[in-house]
Amino acid sequence: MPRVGAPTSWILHDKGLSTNIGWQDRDATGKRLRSEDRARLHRLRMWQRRSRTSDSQERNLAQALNEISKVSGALNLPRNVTETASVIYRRAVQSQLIRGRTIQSVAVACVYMACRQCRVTRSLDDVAAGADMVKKEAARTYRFLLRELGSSVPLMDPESYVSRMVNRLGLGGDTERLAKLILAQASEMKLTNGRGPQGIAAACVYISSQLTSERRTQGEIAREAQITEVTIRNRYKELAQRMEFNIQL
DNA sequence: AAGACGAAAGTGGTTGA
DNA sequence: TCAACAACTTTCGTCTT
Repeated sequence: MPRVGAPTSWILHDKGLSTNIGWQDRDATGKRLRSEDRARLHRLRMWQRRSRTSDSQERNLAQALNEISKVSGALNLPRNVTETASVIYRRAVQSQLIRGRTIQSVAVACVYMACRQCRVTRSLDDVAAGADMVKKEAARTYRFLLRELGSSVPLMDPESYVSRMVNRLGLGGDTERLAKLILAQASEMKLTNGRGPQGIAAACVYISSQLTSERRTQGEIAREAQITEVTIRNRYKELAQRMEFNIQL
């Protein structure tokens, strides 16, 4: 899609071209430009003309990209995620998907989708909270985008949740490895189907922490995983039933 | 006393008629 | 559009460490 070569950033709605570009092939001091620069200028003018023709769309985009970087900032997201989100939003605009949806909700959905694609672990709640909007709205828009854009978004695998939780809980490498081992077996047995990834991950971490010397309470883990103890217990019970013979290390 | 457990009722979202 | 349904939560009483 980029006909102007790789721009420095997709975040700026006009790609940093908000000043007017004169028609003369001279620089600020009146000197003639090298042909390479002239060609570049020419392409820049084309871009500017194109963006002027779709004024309302551009204003819309500017607002959305602003929203995206705001949310990204609130969540401390790395730059590439923000960039990805911006690209996704542009695609959404091109496919006329924002119609009937608020800019904000689409922006949030894009950020979330970008997180998934870049394998950055943020729950939908996290993202929605960062934009202080209700999860419900965000979820709906996200699903819609997912369907319409039909893009390949990797399923949120519990494994990344495991890593994050292990870190936040200050658990050691042994515990993490064991947790992932348990998780691997669990998903092999199809015990992860239709379950929330957080719940699965939390249960694995919990079991693992019990088996090693680094015990953590259900409450601690639940808080970290943003679920309740009850859910951990349910997952944990299911896992324990099916796996009791598999874990003896 | 804190943590783990589980029953029961409630919530919000999906699905399919 | 509505009802059934699954996953998850809330609440609360009881058992365990």
